Amino acid sequence: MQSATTTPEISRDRPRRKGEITRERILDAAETLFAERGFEGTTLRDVAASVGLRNPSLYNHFDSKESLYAAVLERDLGPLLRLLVDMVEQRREATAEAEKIIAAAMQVLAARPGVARLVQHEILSGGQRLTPVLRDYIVPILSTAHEMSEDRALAAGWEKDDVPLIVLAMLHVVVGFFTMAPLYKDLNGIDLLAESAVARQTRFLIELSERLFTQLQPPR
Amino acid sequence: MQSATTTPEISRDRPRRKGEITRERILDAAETLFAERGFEGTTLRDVAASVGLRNPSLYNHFDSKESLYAAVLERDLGPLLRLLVDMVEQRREATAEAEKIIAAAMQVLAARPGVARLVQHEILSGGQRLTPVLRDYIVPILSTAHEMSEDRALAAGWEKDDVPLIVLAMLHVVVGFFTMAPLYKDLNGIDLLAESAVARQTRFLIELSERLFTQLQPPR
Amino acid sequence: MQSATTTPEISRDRPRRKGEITRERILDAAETLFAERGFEGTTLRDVAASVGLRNPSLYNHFDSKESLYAAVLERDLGPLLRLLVDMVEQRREATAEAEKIIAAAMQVLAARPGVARLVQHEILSGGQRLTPVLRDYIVPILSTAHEMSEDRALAAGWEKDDVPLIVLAMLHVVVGFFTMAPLYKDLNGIDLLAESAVARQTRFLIELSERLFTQLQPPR
Amino acid sequence: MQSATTTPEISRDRPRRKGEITRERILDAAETLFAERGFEGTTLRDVAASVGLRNPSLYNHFDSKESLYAAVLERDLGPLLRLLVDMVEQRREATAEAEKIIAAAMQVLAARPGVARLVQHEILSGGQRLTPVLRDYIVPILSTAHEMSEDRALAAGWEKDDVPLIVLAMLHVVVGFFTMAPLYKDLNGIDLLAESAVARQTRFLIELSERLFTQLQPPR
DNA sequence: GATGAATGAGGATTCATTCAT
DNA sequence: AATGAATGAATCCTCATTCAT
Repeated sequence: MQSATTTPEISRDRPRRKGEITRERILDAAETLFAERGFEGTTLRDVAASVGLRNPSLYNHFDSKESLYAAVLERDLGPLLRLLVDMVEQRREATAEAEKIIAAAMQVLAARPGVARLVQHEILSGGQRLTPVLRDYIVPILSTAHEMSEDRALAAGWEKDDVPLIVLAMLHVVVGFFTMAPLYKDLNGIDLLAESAVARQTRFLIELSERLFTQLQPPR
Repeated sequence: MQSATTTPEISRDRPRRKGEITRERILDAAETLFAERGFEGTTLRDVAASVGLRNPSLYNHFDSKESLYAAVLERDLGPLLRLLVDMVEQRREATAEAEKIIAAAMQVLAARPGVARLVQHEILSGGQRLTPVLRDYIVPILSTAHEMSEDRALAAGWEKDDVPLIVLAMLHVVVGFFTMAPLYKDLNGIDLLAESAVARQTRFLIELSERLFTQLQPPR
Repeated sequence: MQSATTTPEISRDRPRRKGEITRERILDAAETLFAERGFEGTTLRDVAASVGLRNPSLYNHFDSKESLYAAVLERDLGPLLRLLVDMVEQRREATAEAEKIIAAAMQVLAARPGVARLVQHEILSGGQRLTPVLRDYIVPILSTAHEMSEDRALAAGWEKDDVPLIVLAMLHVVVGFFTMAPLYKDLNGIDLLAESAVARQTRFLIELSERLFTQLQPPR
Repeated sequence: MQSATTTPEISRDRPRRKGEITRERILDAAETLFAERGFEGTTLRDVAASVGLRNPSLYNHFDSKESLYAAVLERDLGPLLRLLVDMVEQRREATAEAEKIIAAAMQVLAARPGVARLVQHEILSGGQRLTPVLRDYIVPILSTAHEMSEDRALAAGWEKDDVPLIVLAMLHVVVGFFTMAPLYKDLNGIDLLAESAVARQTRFLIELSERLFTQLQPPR
């Protein structure tokens, strides 16, 4: 039998044991519910129920509600954040990279519709929950994004102190898109999570980025 | 001195009776806590404690937790939304109006730092709580904003289907700024709610608006 | 002896001061509600509301909920019990008296439809509330009734130990009639409290009494 | 081991699992307390305490206080009412049946001393709680009893409109006996629930029935 | 690995009661 | 005499968590 901690190199993509499948299904359900209702608004009973389990069975897989929440964040945010860190660290031609980063981020976020909303919940709570995950990554990411953007931003006519605002703005436009999706569907009947809508938003973001980083023509 | 029952014309801006003062203080405390922790994460005991009351005393002023929440939304969102509706209805020169709306919205939101976060909580929850307040206003506002923006957006080179994305983007940049403020301060020590920061963000938003609604130079 | 609050000698039948009128209206409302819902099921707010007052105003007239309950019992039961005691003490020709007692009791109970139900509540609670009123009277009444009935009962063919059962039976038929009235109306649409129904029940009770106290023909 | 779904044929009369035993003990305790104090006067804490549990544990067995109350009524009233319905439906010689019904009812009521008092509480509350149980049965029972009694009553010299009063009277004498038992013991030290007392009351009821349904001799 | 049962902590809400006005 | 406001105590109920099975 394999050890639990030392993951074998093969078969990384598919969980093996029934227990791991269950664990994954719990994480899925938890992601959905935490994203919808936040940490306090989500009950373990509901999580369990949407996996077809009873409340206490979750404790065979996670130590506590907080630990489950952390696991969701780790599973969902981890890849996204690592992706961003990686891309950001390898930046060479910033221009090209910005588009790539936007596209990659949109792709990851669209694949797991709860992630952006989880991030938003974290932001709203001031990250006070237990988010070493978020805190560990967000500062370097934002500051690298800041560095990456600075030259282009200045060249585009922004002041130096505007640069963080540009970064935040991009972040909010990206995250807000997914955050708003359910309400938008409810109000307008349009599903922002549909593939075409996500594609359009990706193009929109790239265009937006271009407009932010291009010197405006002086108005005649 | 005036009689108690016949409210004098003056002093409309200041609550008269002790009970009204308390009520207002409860609303203030509730706004802060609901904004920080959301509806489920906020306990009436905490609300009461921040006003120096015991739990049951709140029921002398509000019928239930939900009713308190609704009262907060009404008090805080109401003016903002009505402001937007008003401005939007009187639009003539869209250009000038866009700047005015941005400036006015930023001013209102900065005055009540919880409002934007309450909105964000509502958006996250899908507006499922009890928010006729929000739902009654947000659709007309968004659609009017859409109409207002359409001509300029098309002139600026956007496709028709991009227009709603532009509107949402502006919304998220505005709301996200306040949403992020506490975490940002926590992470970077910079207070986005400081007057100067708000002023800069306002300028930033106007510049952003301009960039969104101006035809980019064709790349050489 | 003079009244406690310096009651003038005249106009004994009608309360004089506004305060006393209110007090009486509170007692009326309390009688109704206590009769319907029992002591625990009745809230002072409801009592106050049905008099058009707010909760705390009751304390200008009664010291506590228990004290209000006691006052209701005293006002309502007192006359009934004293009536019974009086009649019972002056019994001479038992036969005639039985009819008179039945008629008088029915008349008093019909006049205040809550009284019988209050008694029933007391009986159900084991008289554990605070009912010195009831306890002070019921034992002598029952035992006198017992004495009164004994001779006739024995003559009618009952055993000695049956006598208390006869007394209890009469009590329950009388009280139960009023106890059942609202439900009966609800179920059958017939109002047992209507004058004619009460009259019939009175005749029924007298006939019943007669049948209980008459020697049955030996079955052939 | 037997399968879980296919309940073994034996041991149907005794609860199997620990949980069912607890459930039964909760019902017992609840019956006693509801009978003593009524619905509002009974607290779940007290119910739990009489079973040696803490308050929230009750919710592992019942959904709510009302649901517990309903379960008590169903368990206790159900058999009694069904018994009555059955007997009443098979009536042939009304005479014999009346005695049988009385005896059977007394036996059932004596076995569960709370039942009669629960019925009395229901009657007092106008059956307004949630008593479909009672309402579903009481009307057909009363009306069948009415039919059963009518011929004999008329033969015994009653008027037609007296018949329902006879039925009610019998009901109240039966129920009232148990209702009164605790207070009677408290006042007189005599336990009406003792076997001999119940037997005497049963004989008394049969005699009473006979006297009600026999033509009185014209007084000489 | 799953669950029935139990529970401490807490949470919204009600209620009788008090007090200043 | 009436009431707005405040509150301690209690009530029903939920929830995360534990444990024996």
